[in-house]
Amino acid sequence: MEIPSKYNPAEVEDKWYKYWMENKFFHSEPDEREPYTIVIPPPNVTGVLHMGHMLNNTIQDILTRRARMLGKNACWVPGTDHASIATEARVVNKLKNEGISKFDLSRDEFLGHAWEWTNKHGGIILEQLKKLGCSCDWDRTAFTMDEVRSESVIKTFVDLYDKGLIYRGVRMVNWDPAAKTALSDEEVIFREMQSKLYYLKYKVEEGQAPLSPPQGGKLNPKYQTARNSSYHLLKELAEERKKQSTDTEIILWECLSGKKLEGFKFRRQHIIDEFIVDFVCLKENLIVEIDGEYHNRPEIQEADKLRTEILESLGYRVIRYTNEDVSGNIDLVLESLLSAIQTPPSGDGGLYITIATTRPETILGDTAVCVNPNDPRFTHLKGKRVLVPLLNRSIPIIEDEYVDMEFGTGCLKITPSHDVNDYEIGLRFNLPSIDIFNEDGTMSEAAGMFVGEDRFAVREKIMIDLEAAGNVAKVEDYTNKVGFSERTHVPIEPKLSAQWFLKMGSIIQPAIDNVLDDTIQFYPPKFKNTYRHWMENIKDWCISRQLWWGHRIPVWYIEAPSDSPEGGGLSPSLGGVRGGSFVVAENEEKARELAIAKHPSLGGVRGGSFSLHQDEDVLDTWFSSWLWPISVFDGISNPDNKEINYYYPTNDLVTGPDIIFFWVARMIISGYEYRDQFPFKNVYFTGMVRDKQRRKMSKSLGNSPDPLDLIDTYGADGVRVGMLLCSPAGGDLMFDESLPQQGAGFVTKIWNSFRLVNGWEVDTKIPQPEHSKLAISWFHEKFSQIVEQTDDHFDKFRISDALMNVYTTVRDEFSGWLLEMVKPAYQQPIDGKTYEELIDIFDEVLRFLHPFMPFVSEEIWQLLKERKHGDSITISSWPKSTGYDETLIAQFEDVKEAIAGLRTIRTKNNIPQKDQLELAILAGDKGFAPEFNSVLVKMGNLSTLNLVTEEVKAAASFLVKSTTFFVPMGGTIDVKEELKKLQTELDYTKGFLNSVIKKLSNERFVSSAPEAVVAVERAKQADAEAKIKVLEEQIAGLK
RNA sequence: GGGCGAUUAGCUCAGCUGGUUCAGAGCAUCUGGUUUACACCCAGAGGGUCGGCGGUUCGAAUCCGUCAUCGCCCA
Repeated sequence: MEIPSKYNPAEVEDKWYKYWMENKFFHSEPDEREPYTIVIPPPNVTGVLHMGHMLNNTIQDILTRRARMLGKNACWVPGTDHASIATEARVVNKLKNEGISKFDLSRDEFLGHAWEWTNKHGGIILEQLKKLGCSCDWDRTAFTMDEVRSESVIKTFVDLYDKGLIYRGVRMVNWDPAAKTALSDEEVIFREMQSKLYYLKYKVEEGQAPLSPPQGGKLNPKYQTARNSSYHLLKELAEERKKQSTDTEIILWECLSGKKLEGFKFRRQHIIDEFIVDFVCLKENLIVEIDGEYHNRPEIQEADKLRTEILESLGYRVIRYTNEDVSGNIDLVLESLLSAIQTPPSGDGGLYITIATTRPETILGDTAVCVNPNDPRFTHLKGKRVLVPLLNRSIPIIEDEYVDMEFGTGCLKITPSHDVNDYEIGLRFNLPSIDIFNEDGTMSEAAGMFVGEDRFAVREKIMIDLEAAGNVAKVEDYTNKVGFSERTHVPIEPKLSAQWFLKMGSIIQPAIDNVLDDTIQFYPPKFKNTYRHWMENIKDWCISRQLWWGHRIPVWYIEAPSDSPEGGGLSPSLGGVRGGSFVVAENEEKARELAIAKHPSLGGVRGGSFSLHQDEDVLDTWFSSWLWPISVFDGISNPDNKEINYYYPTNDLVTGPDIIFFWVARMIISGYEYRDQFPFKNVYFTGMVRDKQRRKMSKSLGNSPDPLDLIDTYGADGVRVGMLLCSPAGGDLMFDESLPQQGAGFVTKIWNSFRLVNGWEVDTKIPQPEHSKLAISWFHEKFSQIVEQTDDHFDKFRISDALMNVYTTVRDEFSGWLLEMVKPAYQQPIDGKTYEELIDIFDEVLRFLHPFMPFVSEEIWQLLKERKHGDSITISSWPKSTGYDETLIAQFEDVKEAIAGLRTIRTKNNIPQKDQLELAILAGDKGFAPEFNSVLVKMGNLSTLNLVTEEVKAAASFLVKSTTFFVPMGGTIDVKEELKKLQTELDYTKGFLNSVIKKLSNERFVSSAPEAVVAVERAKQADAEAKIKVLEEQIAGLK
């Protein structure tokens, strides 16, 4: 047969994948064999194959293919999940581009579009996995929203509700104002943000102020600066400053002096006490300062703060603007100044309490101010009330140890509707909750101001009003972490809302215990810690989402006519939360029965005169995927079916550590809840695929290659090898195109090995040469050893080490040594026995390669021997280790070393390989095994091989252990060079011997170290002494 | 702020319950080599105070303490 000199991956890969599919090699049915099961981490229907999938699925395929070859009934179940939020967003967007708004559609119409989209795009990623060579059982492809899976999800919800584990609660949830839905804690990403910390002054309510303020401030304006000793100096400085006014100062001064603020006279660069202030309205005791950028520096901020405090103690109000404020919108500045002037000044007798917040707009929802009861600064305020700025709503000052006395001012505003901690304090103190936001993040009616405006716009606006009203003490730069929606990337709004929750109490215990005791094993094991920590601090799982795409919550609200005897109590609305009576059932019919059973008055003569309304929300997508290992075998609805009993529990799960909580933990929980058994025995966490600069691969950075392009360029085998060569468990993979390139190079290497063997002419009449016989028996031993090591790597999930073994074995032991040894002379035939044995070895090597490189191994395997139709390497067997002769392997390593020594001599002396060499061997007690002489002759291209008893003069030489090899060089030997080489080695060996002797002469070592260790040291000593003797003799011989 | 983990060759990482399977692999670098399967190759070589400092021990990359830097998770 004509073998192409170039391997063509695209053609070969298509051909064999098609063949595998036609023959259903990947399909599994329960039988008497041991099952090996993997369920795929279902990719989103919105997704396309990315580098992470490539890595993850390559590993799964390797595990599956090897298990199949180990004779197990391998079943890798593929599928996709419906990705509630992502898909709905995608569909909403698509409709928007078509000019259709989601809210113009009925729920059913919208779902029609969503299904259409899913049917069109949802399978793309699975087709891509086929290109990669994935050996999934495609007949089992599942989808989280198909019939079986949906039924499982609904059934589970009903069951957990009936067990009392699901409840509806008004809770603080993570609200995504863009998607208008609640998110679970895991869907919120915290990011560090440069924001501001606003210090706001709340006025203590009139009539309650104590007689003297706590910090002893002087409240009457003082204007006696002329008496100041440094007055004249200051005045000079002020004049100087006037000349150096900044642009913004000039702009503002033009407005102020130009009587834009009618009736209020301002002065500039005026001296008050020891300060030169930018502007002052003496009549109103109002100071205006314009701060340049350098005021952001901490030391300046500190100084400003002190300065403001002193000025305030003198009875002035200080308003600060930045250059940007003035240059940006001078009208706003003037407006706020005017309102400041018109608002009664804060200094005269009023007592203020200052709080710090990053979100000033939320003050509209404040219902208390809280201080630490142990904080002496606030004892005088106990039992007092303060006024919310702008609204002047009276709220209490409460005391709770939750408040951190160190942080901010030690005084905390409480907004129960919009902060989790505040909410809990609110519960303790029975505070009202004022929800100031609408679902989309705009201000609600309850806010009382800015109604309908966006939360971030309001933050800016309210600060201007607060400044004007004199409620701003200061503003500091501040770094805090802000939660963002993983899906829509907008900041999360903590919001009170009615949601469905799954209790995470007793249900999680088996999931904790069985991971901690290694019943379920994590690779790498460090993730156990992370897992335990999370599980021990777990909160109830918010499982409802305010979306349409997903499993609709099977809760039915009973809507009875108002004249029903229970009518009032059944009304569906209660404080904005759908309330009243409800039932939980798999479908409306059952719900109706339940409703009547629950409220008998609804039955009988009145039967049917009530209606049911299903909850509008859907379930969290993870509430489907947490059942995945069970539901793909229909183990929820039919818990005793043949398949679930056979395939469950699955063996291995391969996934990324980023979804350890979302998914892995929850599958373990559901596994124990519904099967009383772990869902998988091992969890292998892959690393993150990053680019060369360690950046995460992402669409927005554009640093991710298209996996399909890679496969086109390098072939699937090449890409698979490339991905894995450098990917330890849990460790990140720095992807670079040189990796698949190396993989493709390896494919070519194997291909060329095949071409070599295939090209030999076979002559069955020639006897097998000794060196070929030796080479083949050595390879059997060596290969057996390597298979054992590789199996061990697999057992420990060190997949990249296993691949490295395969890689170096094929390149070095097989191609580099075995083939070179049995290779016949140019254009000579090979003997029949060697050829036959070699073909069997090649077959075994290909099977060893197959899980990693399924395509090229199949192609060569099929060409290697006559195969029956329907046969495939896919269903052949994985090589078995049958034990090995360590002595033989070690002896052969010495032979390799000797051959390397000969090669070095050739290189150094410019002797081409085709010129024959003479070799003389002075055998020591180690380093030489005469039975391999034929190999030495062949590989060294020797004309003679003699054993000698003394040094050979005028020869190049090298040592293997204590054996010396001589290649007589006639007169061409460079004695000086040779001596130098020998001397270097002698020096090194002497130094080594010294260190050993030193160790052995240490009495404490000899007495306390184990005997075996001491014996090893003595052997080292003997070896070194022998070597020194040989070297010294050789040196003497040369001299 | 709390927890977890890491730090070994230029890069990415192995190195198990301390002792010749202890300083290693792949890549990269350098040197030499193309009529005889493969330059997508072959033969060689160089390269590390095992993050710093202490301690335990006859003996530490390995165990303990501490500091430094980085990463991840959680608040």
